[in-house]
Amino acid sequence: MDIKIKDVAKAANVSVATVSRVLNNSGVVTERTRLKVQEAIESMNYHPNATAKFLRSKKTMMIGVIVSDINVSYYAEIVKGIENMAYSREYKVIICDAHNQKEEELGYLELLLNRTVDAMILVSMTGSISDELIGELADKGYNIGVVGKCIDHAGVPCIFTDNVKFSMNVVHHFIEQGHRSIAFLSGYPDALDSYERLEGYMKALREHRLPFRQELIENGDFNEKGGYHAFLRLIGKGLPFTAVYSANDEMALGVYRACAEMGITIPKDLAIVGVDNNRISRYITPRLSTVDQPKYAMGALITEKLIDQMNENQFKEQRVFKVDSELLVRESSRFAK
Amino acid sequence: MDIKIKDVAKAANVSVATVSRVLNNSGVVTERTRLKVQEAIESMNYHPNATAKFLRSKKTMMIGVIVSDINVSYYAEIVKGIENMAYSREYKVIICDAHNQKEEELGYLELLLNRTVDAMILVSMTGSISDELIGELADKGYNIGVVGKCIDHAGVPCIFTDNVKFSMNVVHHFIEQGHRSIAFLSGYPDALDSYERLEGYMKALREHRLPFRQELIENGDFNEKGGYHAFLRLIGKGLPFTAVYSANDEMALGVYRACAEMGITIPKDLAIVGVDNNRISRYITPRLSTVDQPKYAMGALITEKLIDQMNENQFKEQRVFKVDSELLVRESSRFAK
DNA sequence: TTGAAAGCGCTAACAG
DNA sequence: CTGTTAGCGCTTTCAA
Repeated sequence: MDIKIKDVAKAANVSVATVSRVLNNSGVVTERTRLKVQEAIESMNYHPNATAKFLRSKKTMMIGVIVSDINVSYYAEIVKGIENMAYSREYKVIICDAHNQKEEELGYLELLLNRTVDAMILVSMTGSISDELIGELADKGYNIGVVGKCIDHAGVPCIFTDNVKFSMNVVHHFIEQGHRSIAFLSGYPDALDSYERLEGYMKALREHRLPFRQELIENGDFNEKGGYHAFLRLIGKGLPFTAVYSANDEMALGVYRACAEMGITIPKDLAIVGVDNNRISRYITPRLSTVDQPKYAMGALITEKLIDQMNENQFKEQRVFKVDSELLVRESSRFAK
Repeated sequence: MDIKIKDVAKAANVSVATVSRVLNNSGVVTERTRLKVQEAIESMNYHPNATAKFLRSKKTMMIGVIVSDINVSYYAEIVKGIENMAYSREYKVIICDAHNQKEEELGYLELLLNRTVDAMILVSMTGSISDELIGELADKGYNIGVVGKCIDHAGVPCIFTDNVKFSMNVVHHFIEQGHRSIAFLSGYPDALDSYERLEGYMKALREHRLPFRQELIENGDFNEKGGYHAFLRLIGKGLPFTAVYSANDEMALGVYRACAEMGITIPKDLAIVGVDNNRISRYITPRLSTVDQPKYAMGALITEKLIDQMNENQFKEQRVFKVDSELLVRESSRFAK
């Protein structure tokens, strides 16, 4: 059906090896021969079969990206960074959206094992893919990169931000603004991000010798709706608090909605800070204070490292990258009560 | 290095053909043999090499999606619909983001020609890939689907909404609210969507016997910034108008910003309607009236049709899908001046 | 019901 | 500098 390398070789009066050489710019070919071959390729409209090339060369130039939910803007931004860097290095990316199902995440690993992709980037913190598993795979020679946490295993590039640190900054900021009773809205409890942000929250309270009260903690799910309900439960307890640290912006949007319904004015009655610098945070009124993580850059960097490592066939000098996140103070937390 | 089908065959004391049969659930295999093979597969941790399978079976179970810019939420939503349907049919999707470069769009077509993907979905209206080219490729047996416009060629499933119709609805709505002088903010001029929305705008004016004034048209670029500047140019002309139809929500956000800077109050001083039902449109104050296109559903539907067509090896009964879009009237256009 | 063997289209030794 | 040829690992006739 399609025209193949053999046909081109025949037409150009050379061997398939020569055609392959000009296609891949490998080996040496006379300028005259090259021209002859290129002409044949052109005129016959030849497109080398990529699947045959994959098999033979043992490379697909594809990278898989496993995310738990591409609808979450945090993940989407990281993926954009990955995609762009991959593109500039001539790699394609396959999005593996787990639709929030842990089993799906594991299933996508098959693409790595069966050689559909040359490497896999994990951008998902649900823990369905354990550190041990990642380590084992890396030992077997599979290329894996991790965004959002640190894996203690040679050859696995990792990039993440310091959740504890920026969470402490958020609490410091609240305290500076005069708040003393600060609630914390967590994401789903088993997420590493939830845990570390809570840790930072507690640590900052301790530093300021402020009491930690379990009742001021509620679990959401990192979504608008979950934030809404979690906040309602918080209010329902009847405890006084004047500020809320929401583990991400999505949930903060839920808090905005609940406040609107209950006649609570932000920031006069309640100050709030989120995490992610979701685009909406800049457009909502009052603008939401938030923590900006360099999502795009993180995606780009991990991809670059992973590709370098694959091609240089040796571990990169630096394997673990901890990047800083910045607290953006906007109107939602600017005026102390 | 890796373990292959031959090894499994040896271990299970059968031929490779038999292993292949149990892997693919094809042919007939005794229950006893099947078990024996599956056990071997399991214990040896065998993962069939996908690239070899691709080559031999002439299928990759991958679909490419060419979008001009994945940052545009309209495209991103469509892609989500595509991804989900593809997933449910066991296809993977490769995002081909052209980063707004026309040449990149064309370049990605290579993935279709070189058999990296089984099909390609075009979600890009910049026109870099001509209708003629699409037709030719379809004739050669390549599987192509188009979102956002109608291609007049057998075997090319298309899905799109009626830009003219909903644009007329927008103008009707403005007129109902008492507006008589309505400006139009176009996207980039060569986009089909821009053209058709302008057409609807003009048609509605004509129906109501309202004059069409070229000076009330400005070109943006479908982005916030472009909308901002286009609106400033519009204002700069000094002509009176009380409503703006923005060809998409992004540009409308730019208008909001310009209005805020100039002390123009929406909707009291100026009514505005956008297109896309961008998520931000619901969170901004006042909430932006907009046209909701069933983006997700469009992506899902085209994917389903394309996959069906590929596998049934015949054209589907229905090839062209025109879906309706709904005008969502919110505060930005609710009160007549 | 199972096995042997012929490729899928390409790359990369190796030989000349 | 160019050509010959042996696979890459799998699926799929065809024969047994």
